[in-house]
Amino acid sequence: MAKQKSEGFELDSLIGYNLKRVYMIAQLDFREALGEGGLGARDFSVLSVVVEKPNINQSVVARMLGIKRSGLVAIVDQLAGQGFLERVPVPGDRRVQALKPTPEGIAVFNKSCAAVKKHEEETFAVLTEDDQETLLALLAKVRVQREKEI
Amino acid sequence: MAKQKSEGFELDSLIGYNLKRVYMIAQLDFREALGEGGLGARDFSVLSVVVEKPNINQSVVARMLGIKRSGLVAIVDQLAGQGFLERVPVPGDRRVQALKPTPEGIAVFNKSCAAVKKHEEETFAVLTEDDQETLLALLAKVRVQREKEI
DNA sequence: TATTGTTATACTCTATAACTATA
DNA sequence: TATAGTTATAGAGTATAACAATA
Repeated sequence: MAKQKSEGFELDSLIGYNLKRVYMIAQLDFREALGEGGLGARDFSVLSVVVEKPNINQSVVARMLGIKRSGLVAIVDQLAGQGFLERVPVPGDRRVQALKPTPEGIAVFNKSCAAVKKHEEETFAVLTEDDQETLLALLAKVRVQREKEI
Repeated sequence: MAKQKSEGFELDSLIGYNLKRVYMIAQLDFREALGEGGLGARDFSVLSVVVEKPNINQSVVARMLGIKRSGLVAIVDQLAGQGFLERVPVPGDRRVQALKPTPEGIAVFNKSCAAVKKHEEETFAVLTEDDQETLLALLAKVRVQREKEI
């Protein structure tokens, strides 16, 4: 009769599981930090790209953020509806709509940046500055490796 | 006239954003590693707790995994439907249903453990063993701090 | 043929609120 | 009253597949 007992196994010893739990914490913190009616994490990420690279188009934004073109539509709709960016036609290629931040969009983004920075500090306050840099570097390393494969 | 230009800002410099991207990568990898019809990450986590602590009840599992009691019901339904665990009445408190893994459940869990281990190795293959341990420790530190607050 | 933006649709995971049966 | 389990519902966030307009 086979022994029906598992090897000692701990969920907490999996990087992936800890990643999930910390991601959930960070997500929740982000919402709280930006407040009711503040930018959501997705909207913030899209707006940040548009502010940094005005006249970028949706396909490129989607590729940069690792999401699908189809998923980006609702986000851009929302940001445009709030008056934070505009879709402007591009002479020379009538398929493309360039994304341009409005002055309000830039202002909201800059204000949100401060809140996000504060949020990051608080969420990872238990880590020293060095540890925070290490964490960032390790995560970035995994990302870079993987995104290179695609 | 105010200068409508953002301060140089990089999404990639945020721990939270990198966390999100790596979480997405890990999630995808997990699915691929466990294959069609294999355990999902949630089911795996619940089954692991039930295998390690037989006769645990749902409320405790939910607390341990950081999800709501209500959210756990569907997961337990699924695992029970697959014959991987059973709800058994607890003498002395008729509100409670203890969760007991079946022999099949234990077998599937042990088989899945091997696949999960392989998945972790591959997903974080770009990091040295030391770096993997560091990453795990840093994530765990953030978790512990936060879960203590609740 | 390939690409941009779009719509429709579905799936995963989580949350809130209210219920029931117990305690 | 408080707790365990449950149901119903909604909300993020993602994906796939197909389409129209354009290249």
